[in-house]
Amino acid sequence: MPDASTPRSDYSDTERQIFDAALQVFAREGRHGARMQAIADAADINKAMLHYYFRDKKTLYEEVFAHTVRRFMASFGESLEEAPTFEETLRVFIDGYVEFVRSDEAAMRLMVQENLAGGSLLGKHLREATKSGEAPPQILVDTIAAASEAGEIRSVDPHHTVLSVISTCLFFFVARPTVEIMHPDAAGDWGAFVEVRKEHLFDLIYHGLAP
Amino acid sequence: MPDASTPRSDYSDTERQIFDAALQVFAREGRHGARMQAIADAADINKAMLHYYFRDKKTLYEEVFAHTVRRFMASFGESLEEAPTFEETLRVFIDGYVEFVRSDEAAMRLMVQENLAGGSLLGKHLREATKSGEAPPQILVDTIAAASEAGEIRSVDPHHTVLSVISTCLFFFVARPTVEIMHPDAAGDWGAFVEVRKEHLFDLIYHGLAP
DNA sequence: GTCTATATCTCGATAGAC
DNA sequence: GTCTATCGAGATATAGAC
Repeated sequence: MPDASTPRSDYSDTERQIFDAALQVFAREGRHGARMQAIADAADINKAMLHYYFRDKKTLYEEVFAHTVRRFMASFGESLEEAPTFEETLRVFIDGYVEFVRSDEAAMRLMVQENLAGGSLLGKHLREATKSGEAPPQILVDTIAAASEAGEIRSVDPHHTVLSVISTCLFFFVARPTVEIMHPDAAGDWGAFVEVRKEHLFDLIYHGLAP
Repeated sequence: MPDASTPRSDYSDTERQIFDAALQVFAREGRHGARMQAIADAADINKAMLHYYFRDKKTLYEEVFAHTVRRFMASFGESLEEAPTFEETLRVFIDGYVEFVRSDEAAMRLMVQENLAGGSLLGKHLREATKSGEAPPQILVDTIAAASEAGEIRSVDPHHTVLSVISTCLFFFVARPTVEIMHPDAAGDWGAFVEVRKEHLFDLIYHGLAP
């Protein structure tokens, strides 16, 4: 049983190759739209090998999805750092969380795919991924609630606020092809666009919460 | 050729039945994951009829997608109303746009699906849908830019601001299954949750833009 | 226009040689 | 562990009766 904090540590090189390829294809095409042949091609491996290492498509998908949920949940906690002011905490979180998504856009796409498809696997895996220790998203909610009580920010609903922060950090990745069509500069240099966007997001949300 | 402002007006009842069913299934399962049998079942017709009215799966998908893009683009303009203050304009837009998405979540899912899959159809249809008259999203950008210059709001990048507004209005629908798991109240009464959320979004963004 | 039956093909999965 | 060949289910698409 793989450890949540060190995902895929018990995987061989070949298994990891398959895993990474499967994540990419499932993320683009969805659970049912993905083709085993496409995964094999992306992993630069024979199609029969997929079934040797992972029994079947369903098993492969659930394995990939389970790891992805864990990583996604953990990223909340990892992006939150102790900081003297709420301003600094917010800035660091936005930076850390956006960087996490940028470093693994496929993981984000897979999460969204599952949501679009109805999220039947979400309940089980989300509960499992959050019950170890405090739930990471809850930490963020608590942070906002504390800042609100301390008078550092306006009195706001912390749950809705966290959802808004996550929305703005994630959505431009979700709709990246559309953004690249509509935003002249995003198409040219995505990395630079992301940097500008982080600044904008902090600015908008910080002012939105200021007393 | 169907008119953008009155989509599907040239469709027979049967065609519309198929169209609506196809939208639902494509939105959930994706372009390739969708099954023609599932669409036929949802439309409560025979599978052979799908091929009688729409030649094949690819044609059906592109037809549905083209209409969806048009509707989505048009919704920007429809949600924008002349209002004496920017505050009122923003409130009306958030309300209108969220209501549009709520009224047709499948359309939103289809757009996101296409983005996740790489958006190969987006360029063509997006250009086509925006070139008739001014591009609707541009109107919103101009509105923000004007308010910014008039001193009604802070000096902000209008493109990034519009993207942020859209992000917050859309994302909680995209991730609805996750939201329903994490938000206690969303699971119980989604409609009430959406109402509360509209208030929160206006509040957050309005303060975020206030001088 | 509608339905049944069926042709054709794609895909997931396995068998078996090496 | 790896590969080729292939089976069989299930999917798209069509033929043809009504």
